[in-house]
Amino acid sequence: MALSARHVEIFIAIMRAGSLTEAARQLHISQPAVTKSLQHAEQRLGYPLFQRLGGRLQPTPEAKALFKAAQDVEHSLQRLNQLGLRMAALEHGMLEIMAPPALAQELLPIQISQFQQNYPQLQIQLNVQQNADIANHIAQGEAELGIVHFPTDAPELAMESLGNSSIVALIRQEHPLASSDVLTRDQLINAPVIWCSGNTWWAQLMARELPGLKREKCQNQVNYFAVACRMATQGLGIALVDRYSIPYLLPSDCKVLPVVPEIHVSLGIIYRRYQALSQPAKLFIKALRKTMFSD
Amino acid sequence: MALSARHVEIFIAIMRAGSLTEAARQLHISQPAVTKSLQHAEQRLGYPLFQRLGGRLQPTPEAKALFKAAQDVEHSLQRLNQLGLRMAALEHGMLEIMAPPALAQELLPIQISQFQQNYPQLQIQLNVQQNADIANHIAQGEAELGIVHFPTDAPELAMESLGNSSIVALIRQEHPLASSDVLTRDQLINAPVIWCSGNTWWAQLMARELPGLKREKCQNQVNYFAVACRMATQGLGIALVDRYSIPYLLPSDCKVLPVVPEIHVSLGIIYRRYQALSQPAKLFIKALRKTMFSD
DNA sequence: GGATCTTACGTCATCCGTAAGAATA
DNA sequence: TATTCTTACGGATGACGTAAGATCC
Repeated sequence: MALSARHVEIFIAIMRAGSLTEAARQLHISQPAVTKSLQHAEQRLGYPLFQRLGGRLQPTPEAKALFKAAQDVEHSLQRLNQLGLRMAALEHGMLEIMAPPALAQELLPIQISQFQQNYPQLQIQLNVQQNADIANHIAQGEAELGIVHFPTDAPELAMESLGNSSIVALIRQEHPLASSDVLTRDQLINAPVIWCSGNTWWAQLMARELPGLKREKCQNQVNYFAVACRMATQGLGIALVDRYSIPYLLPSDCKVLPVVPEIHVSLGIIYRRYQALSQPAKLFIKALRKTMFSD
Repeated sequence: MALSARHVEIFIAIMRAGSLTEAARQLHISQPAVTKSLQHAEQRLGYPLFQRLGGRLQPTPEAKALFKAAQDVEHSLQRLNQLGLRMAALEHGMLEIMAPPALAQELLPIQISQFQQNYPQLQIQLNVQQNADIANHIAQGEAELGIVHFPTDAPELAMESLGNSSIVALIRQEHPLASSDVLTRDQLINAPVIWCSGNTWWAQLMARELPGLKREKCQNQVNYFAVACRMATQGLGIALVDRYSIPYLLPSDCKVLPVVPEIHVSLGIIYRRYQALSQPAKLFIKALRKTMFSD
């Protein structure tokens, strides 16, 4: 018959306290309960752990030998439970996020800093990949969460909407089109739009929503939203980007104008469907949805 | 709230088996019991350990992280209980015996070999010290058991009798005194006895039991019984030694004669009174008493 | 229908506390 | 007498099993 963890716990307390009475005090149980547990343990082992001598206890050599092993048990259980608690409080764990450059540069640092204020010990890994590659990487387990535009629908992946974003225009104030408070789609078609990237969602979106806008007519072409915005602030044209990709700090001589009718962009979060989400991931999604749906 | 060892045990079984049903089978408990334990564990932790997905379980990242720590708990408990069992079977442990040369050379090898047949894995340390020093060494914890003649009565030490031995005479057959079957005390007083040692129990015993025998009259003097016996077999005199100190193998031209009236020698075992005996020590004492009282 | 997990309910073991007893200093 | 361990008894928690229900393939 084997000893239980409770036997071990009580045995250790007796060894440390040196008496049943004191051990009981430290364990917050009655002294007869300690007697019983010890007797039970000794009966299971088949030999005494303590010599009863004049109302006092003297550990046998066997008890001394078992004590070290018992402490190992105690420590391993403590480590397990400490880890369990730390993970509950998100003091231990890793939040792996993969996002395209634009979101990794503007949206996520803000979201992450907010999230990390609540869980200051949580490790966070933010991995930048091209939007089109993220689904594959997530499917291969390289990160737990992917934040994407136009989420793909691979069967391996689950997708949750983070609400609809929209395209806004970043433009210098001196530009003639900057005089109004909004920009119409028609105005944009012949405006000096900075063309973003080749075969990403942006080009598809433009083809659908602004079919009159042709790549050939755009003087400046880049493949990063951040660069497009930077070019716009230098007066090199109008950047048409997701509103979450607008730089946090803009020069005062720049404006951000909404487009009418609005051009919607789906923002979504993807993860492996058959892989349970970690606690940090769940909470981060929750936090993301809350802030993004509320504004 | 912390997880119990039982929670850990069941959690590990689920992780290994991959399903509650199979885990229950391996644990020899019902499947609902496994469900309950898992639910309880998850409730205590505050987060799920498995994702229920189409009737199957998928471990969460938290479960995977806890699994390693859980295995540590399992292993440490296994080690503890294995050690406990091994000590019960005397497969682990050390029997430390201290004895004077004569007993260490003749009596104890026989006793130990007999004892070790029952407990072939038990480690045994046989330490030789002069009889007069053994009590001190035992009191200082240098060995657990001391086998001595004329046991001392230090308050720190407990003493148990191993029965009475007696002095016998080792003598060559051609010696005139060897013609009878016994030797009387009177015969010995003027015989060529080999004087053993200076201030040990032997000299005290002789002074009491054979007061006529004087050291000055003895031609040959040694301080080891074994040497005395060897000298006797070479015809250098009569060795008067404890019967347990007679060599196991004797030349055929030698005889061992009892002394009449018998000269008793107390043989005893000593150990620290306030230090509980180890299981091997207890059993060795028991075995010693049994064989020594039975012959 | 066969597999799995979950819920419900009753039983039993065991762990614990209170109270009294025994031994020791 | 004060302290400690042991024994005895009774209660409550909890772990388990059986049976039935829900869900998925």
